Amino acid sequence: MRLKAKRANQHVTIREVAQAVGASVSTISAALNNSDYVSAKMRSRIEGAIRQLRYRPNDLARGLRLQKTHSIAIVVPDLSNNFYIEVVRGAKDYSASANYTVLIGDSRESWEEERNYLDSFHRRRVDGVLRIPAIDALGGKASAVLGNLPVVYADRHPLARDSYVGRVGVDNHKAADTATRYLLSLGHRKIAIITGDASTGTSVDRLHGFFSAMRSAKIRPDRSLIHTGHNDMESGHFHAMQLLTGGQRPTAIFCTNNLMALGALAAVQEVGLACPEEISLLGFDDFYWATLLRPRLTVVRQPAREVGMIAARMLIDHIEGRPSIATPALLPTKLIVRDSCSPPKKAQVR
Amino acid sequence: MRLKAKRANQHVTIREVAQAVGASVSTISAALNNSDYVSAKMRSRIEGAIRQLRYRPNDLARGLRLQKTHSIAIVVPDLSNNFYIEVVRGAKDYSASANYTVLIGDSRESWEEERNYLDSFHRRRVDGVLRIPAIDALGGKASAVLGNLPVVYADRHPLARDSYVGRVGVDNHKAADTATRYLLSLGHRKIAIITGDASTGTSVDRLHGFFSAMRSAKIRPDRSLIHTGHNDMESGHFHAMQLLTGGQRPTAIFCTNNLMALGALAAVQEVGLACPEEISLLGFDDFYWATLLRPRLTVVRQPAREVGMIAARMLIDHIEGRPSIATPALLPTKLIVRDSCSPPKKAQVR
DNA sequence: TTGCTTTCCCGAAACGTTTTGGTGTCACGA
DNA sequence: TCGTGACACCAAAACGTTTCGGGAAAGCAA
Repeated sequence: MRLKAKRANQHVTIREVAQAVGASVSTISAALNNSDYVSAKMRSRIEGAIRQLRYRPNDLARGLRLQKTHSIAIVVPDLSNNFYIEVVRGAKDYSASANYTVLIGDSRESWEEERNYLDSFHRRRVDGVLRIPAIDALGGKASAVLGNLPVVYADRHPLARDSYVGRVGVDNHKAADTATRYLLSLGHRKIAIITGDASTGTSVDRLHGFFSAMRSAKIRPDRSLIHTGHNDMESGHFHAMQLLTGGQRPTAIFCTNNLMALGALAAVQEVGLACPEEISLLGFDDFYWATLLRPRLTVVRQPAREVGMIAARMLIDHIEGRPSIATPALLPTKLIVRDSCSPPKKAQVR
Repeated sequence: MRLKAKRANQHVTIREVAQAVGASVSTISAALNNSDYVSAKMRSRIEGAIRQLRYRPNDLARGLRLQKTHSIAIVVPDLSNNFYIEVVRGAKDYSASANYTVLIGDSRESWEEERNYLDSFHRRRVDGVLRIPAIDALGGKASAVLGNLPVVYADRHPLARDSYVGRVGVDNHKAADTATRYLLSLGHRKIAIITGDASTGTSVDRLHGFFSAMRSAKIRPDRSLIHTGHNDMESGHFHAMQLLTGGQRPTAIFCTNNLMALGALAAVQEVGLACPEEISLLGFDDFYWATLLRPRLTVVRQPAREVGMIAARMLIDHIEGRPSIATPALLPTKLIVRDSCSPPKKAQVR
């Protein structure tokens, strides 16, 4: 009849399943959410019909009725940065184990893009958002588009007092402190740092860790050796070039982000300096292909996967009204010593 | 009253907007989809209320009613491979310009994972799927979970006769042919190839391109120099090790995938051979950090972004019932000559 | 005045689920 | 025989939209 013709190549609904087995819609639903009373015989007939008709529940209708989608969103600033991929995968794996699906957004370090994603996810009525904000996203804006959706921050976190239910990252202060102390222990005194944008707590913490290590060695850091980049390769390259070709060339450069470390390495290669003999390089975050580089980069490794997992756990615990682990959760980092750092050449140490 | 209390911290609905401006729900809807007759005054009052109440339309309800979500899904085999990120970004950018959102899936080369994603996207009622199948996903399976959702394949495509509305990639035969001819022109005769799984048309085409170039040089390829890997670094490393330490060491290795090229490079470094002097290496796909490697890799570059854009265009054209460009769309590749290939040492050429 | 457009708005149905509050049947004990 | 649970199922309402068929009011021509 008409109705049948109308949905010729449309999706099959629960109603058609009901018709096929001669039962009511509510019985099918009960069988699907295997609850309530439904006899074994009926259940198997229903399962048969479902298989035969290739029925797939409509999550739009389900979410609408349930006022819950069993899904969370994660938006990261740069999918081409492997660190974030690992965070995403950690979040995905934990979520899957908790029966949540995750929607992925890639803001490319642009608040504009990020806002679009957040808005889109909000309209899709995800149950919560896991956010690594873009650097140009100043605090407080997210709640304007997300309403009172629960948010947990991973890796970066806003300085402004935006409301969120949790935050997970690494102990950035300690990580930078340890890394800097390592350079100091090699004999470096003129140590430069290329750090990220000062609007994220992450960068600020790393910078402070650097300062604290320098202070402990009674060195007052030279302001010209402190550069603020944009967490991408170009800006790492740019600032390293400034440092390497300026009058006050440092003996070591500490980059607080993996892409900037790569940019710095490119600059070193371009200027033709020997690394680590003439310039030591210390980076952040490991790559799966980091050992292919020459020299192999010494880096501070963050447990990216765990950050994603813990963040997802915090978020989902909150969504389900369960108490969760303490926030902020600060995970430990590890200094991976490879070939890009060595003691400075004698001539360089006054 | 009760209703109000119930939705204390829930989402605001179109009904509440209607109440706020003293209009009917249908009028708000008309204003939102700026169509029909709605007076300028009413429109501005509605806009005011929407802003004030922070109303966000519910895309679940919208999609349910419209039987259309204005979204597509893209599932790729490995998000940590930059090639796919570029494809995703291309697809995303085109889709955004056509007012579609895109949902991203990362199958990690596992059909199991891919099926989960496809199923989840299907239940979300995306309007179409852009698929780069996992290598262990044999043909024909996708339609079982996707029903008659339109699918377009990008990059890889199944050999089995699965139904799809389009396919876009590069001219793999020609790309491999050109690359191989380049090695031949340098004087190589013992050329090895590490190719991808034979179940994808892509790998088969590349292998055939290799054969055709070899044939044109009247060389019958040595079977022991033909290896089939898994498109990841480990397998590139493994097969390169076999080739480099075996009795029949080639003078050049052609890897038909970027990750396998990296693995091969690692193997070369490990064995301690000089590249390109003792062994030439030719890869597929470019990385943004490819120039940081030593030697800098010579590769076949694919227009990844364009692949994503064209694929999205094909899919969306189909969804909207528009005629689209011819399928399969085969885009040109480009050989990027850098430092990893050189003429073989005299001693090696018998 | 009447009749006819045009303009602006509204009520209700529908999309595909889940859930609530039933109803009918059967077995069983009194 | 009746009452009472236990069991198996069902009808209808609700979730938040869009769209369809009106319909009131106003303007205008006759």
